[in-house]
Parts: sequence; C-alpha cells; structure tokens
Amino acid sequence: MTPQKIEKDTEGKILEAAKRVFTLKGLDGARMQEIADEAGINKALLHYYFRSKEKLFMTIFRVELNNFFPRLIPILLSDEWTYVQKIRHFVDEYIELFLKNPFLPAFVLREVNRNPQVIAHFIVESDIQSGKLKEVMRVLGKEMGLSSNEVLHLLITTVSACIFPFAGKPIIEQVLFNGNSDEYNQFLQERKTMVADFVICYLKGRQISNGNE
Amino acid sequence: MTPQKIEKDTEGKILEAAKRVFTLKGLDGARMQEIADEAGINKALLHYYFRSKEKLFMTIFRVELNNFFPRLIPILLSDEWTYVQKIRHFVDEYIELFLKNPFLPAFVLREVNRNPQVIAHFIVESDIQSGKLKEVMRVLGKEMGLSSNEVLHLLITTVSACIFPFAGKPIIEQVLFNGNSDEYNQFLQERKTMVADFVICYLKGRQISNGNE
DNA sequence: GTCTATACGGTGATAGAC
DNA sequence: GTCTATCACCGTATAGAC
Repeated sequence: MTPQKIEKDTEGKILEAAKRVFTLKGLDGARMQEIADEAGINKALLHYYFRSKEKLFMTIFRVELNNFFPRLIPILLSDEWTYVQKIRHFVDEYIELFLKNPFLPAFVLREVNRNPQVIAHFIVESDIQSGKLKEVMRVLGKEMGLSSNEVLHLLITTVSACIFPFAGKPIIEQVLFNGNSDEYNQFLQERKTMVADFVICYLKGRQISNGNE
Repeated sequence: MTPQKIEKDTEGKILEAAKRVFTLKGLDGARMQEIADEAGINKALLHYYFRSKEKLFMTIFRVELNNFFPRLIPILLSDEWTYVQKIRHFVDEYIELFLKNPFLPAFVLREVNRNPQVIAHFIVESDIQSGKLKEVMRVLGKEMGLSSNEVLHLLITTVSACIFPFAGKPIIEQVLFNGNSDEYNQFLQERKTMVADFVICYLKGRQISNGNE
C-alpha cells in the first residue's frame, strides 16, 4: 500500500512514454527519440532497458492487447443476472474502458492488421480461452433463445457498436458533427445506454416477430 | 467502351501498385522501393510522375476515402422503398463493398487516426454533404418513428456492425474462429442478412415494448 | 545506470545519361 | 519517359567514458 509515486523509476517512465507514443503513432510511425524525450532520458537508455525498438513495442502491445479483451466474460457467465442485466453491464464496462483509453481501439486495430501473425501467438498465451467463449455462447444462447451462430453475430455486433465509434472517431466526428469534439464526446457517453437498448430491443422484437416483415 | 487493357500505362501501373502497398502497409510502413518493384519500374520514375511519397499517398487516399463513403445516401432517401427495404439494401451494398475491398476499412481507419486533420480537408471537397445527411436523419426518423438523435445512433450502430468485422478481422478470426479463414469468410457473408435482421428486429421490438424490461 | 559520440544501414529524393 | 548512380538525411543501434 505505498502512496502514489511521484517519481517513477526509469523503466516505468520509459514504459509510460512508450505507451503514449506507440499508441498514438504506431510502431512504424513512432521514433525512439520521441519516446526518449517523452520519458526525459536519452535514446541509449532505451536500448539499455529494452534491447530494441521491436522488443519495447511488444512489451507495450502485449499489455494493451490484454486491455482490449477486458474481464467481460465473467459478466456474461454470471448466474446472478438476467441476460438483460448482463448486456447493460457488458456494454457499460466496455465503453467506459474506451472512454478512459480513447486511443486503444485504433492502436490495436492498426497493429493487428500490420502484423496479423503476432495475434495468434499472443492469444494462446493470454487468458482468452476459446473454451470459456464456447461456454458463453451456450449459456447466452439458452437464455436468449438463439442458436450458437446467432449469438456469435449478436456478440460481434455489440462489440462493433462499442468499438467502432472510438476507432473511427476522426471520420465520424467530422462527417456527422462538423468537427465538434464536445458534441461527439457527449454522443459517446450516450452510447452506453443506446447500444444496450439496441441489443435488448432486438431480442424483444425477435421473440415477437418471427418471419413476418 | 474500350476493351480491358492488358497493358496499362505507367501511371496506371504505379497507382495500382501504390494502392496495394499503401492499403496494406500504410504511409509509414510502405516503401517507395516496394511500390516500384510492384509496378515493375524503378524508384526514380515514381518521383517523376508524383513529386513525393506524400503526394502519391494522398492521391491514393483521396480515392479510397471516397470509396469508403459509397453512394448509399440515395438508397436511404429513395421514396420507392419501405425503410425495411432501405436497410436491407444499405447493409447488403456496404458489406459487399468490403468483401470486394477487404483492406479498405483497416486502411482508412489507420490513416485517419494517424492524421485526423486531413479528414477535415477531404470531407469538404468530397460529395459527403452534411446537408444530405440531415435530410436522411429527418426522413428516416419520420419513417421509423425515432428522434433525430436516435437515428444517428442507429446509423452508427449499423455502420459499425458492417465495418468492424473487416477492420478487426485478424483478431476476431483468431479469437472466435481459431484462425480458420474459410469459416470467417463464411461468417462475413452471413453478416449481410444478420445485420439487417438486427436493425429491423430492433425497430420492431422498440415499437412494441416502450419502457418495460 | 546514465550519458555523449558515433557507426551503420536504409530511405526519400535528385542528377544526368540515353 | 525511363534508366543507373548517387546524395543527404534520418533512425536504430552500439561503444565507451563516467
């Protein structure tokens, strides 16, 4: 229970600076010099702590990728909540995560597309077990009266609706809000309830109208 | 009505090669040498046709950004279709576009986040008039019985559900399909109907249940 | 551990022959 | 228009003093 450290150790300062620069510029766009400046040290020291730019990047990326898949599975598997409550909690937590880390979605998407191979490696070592996900499909499918495939699509749609407004912020903000950043942040806040409403109303509408348009 | 040109002129070959390399690697990751190789020419010729890497990139980016906002507004404004038909057409066309240009979403998102400023410039010169969009909101809101703000959220959710499965392909494919690319392409095909169903059922469910969960 | 100085390769861009 | 050769610079990485 140490108090907040005002003075971080060098490695901590590097990691913090590297996170800022890498998440903003990406591996290709980032410069070791900029990270050094940001951390208040010089380039040589970066190589002393982390052997190469690549190694430093991977250290950051591993952490951020795990942030990207937050501890949301327990929410969906909980047996204390109805599926409506699960949806509200899930969406609320996920969007809150991105409100706190606005650059996370764009960063992860960029790097994952730059080098799709690394994903496979990081997934197996992380705590994203596909076993748990299969269980999520089964439980939710049962509760919602959907097939396993339908749950899959619903899950992707929900996640899309949470992530994309952050990953595409520069576009959406410009096209739909004329560049007004305050209005857009307001819009992002509203998403918490709106996205959950979407999913819940979809399930309601689906139960009622089966096959007639 | 000339027949398909087997032999393209040099500028055409450059643009084609530049599109491939830039969309895959981004501005920072792309190398002029690689573009030259891809086009079957040498670096000097790239600078002869386009003065700099930046200029060549912008030529590509302008085109791709306009592709990203396809001619979908007329669909939403048509007075020959019900809103259900509009939704099905919209989603179908949009996802088909990405099936034909799988790297478009990741490319645009990456570059737009790298340099959010350029967006503002390109938007005003493009044919994305916010005037038309305001009209879309109004018309759809009336047809669906939604407020202007609710239409905005619905539109973003729909677009998110179309784009994100492509922008996040490497992640989703690995986490949910164990890297099975064929299965994932099948999944992307299914999206056409699934996303439309999602929106339509949402609207149905919304009409019926107003306020009770 | 932290610094300065420097090596080394790569990359965008240009000069100039044909 | 197209090529080869080359420049000038930048960025990663290392050597070595303190």
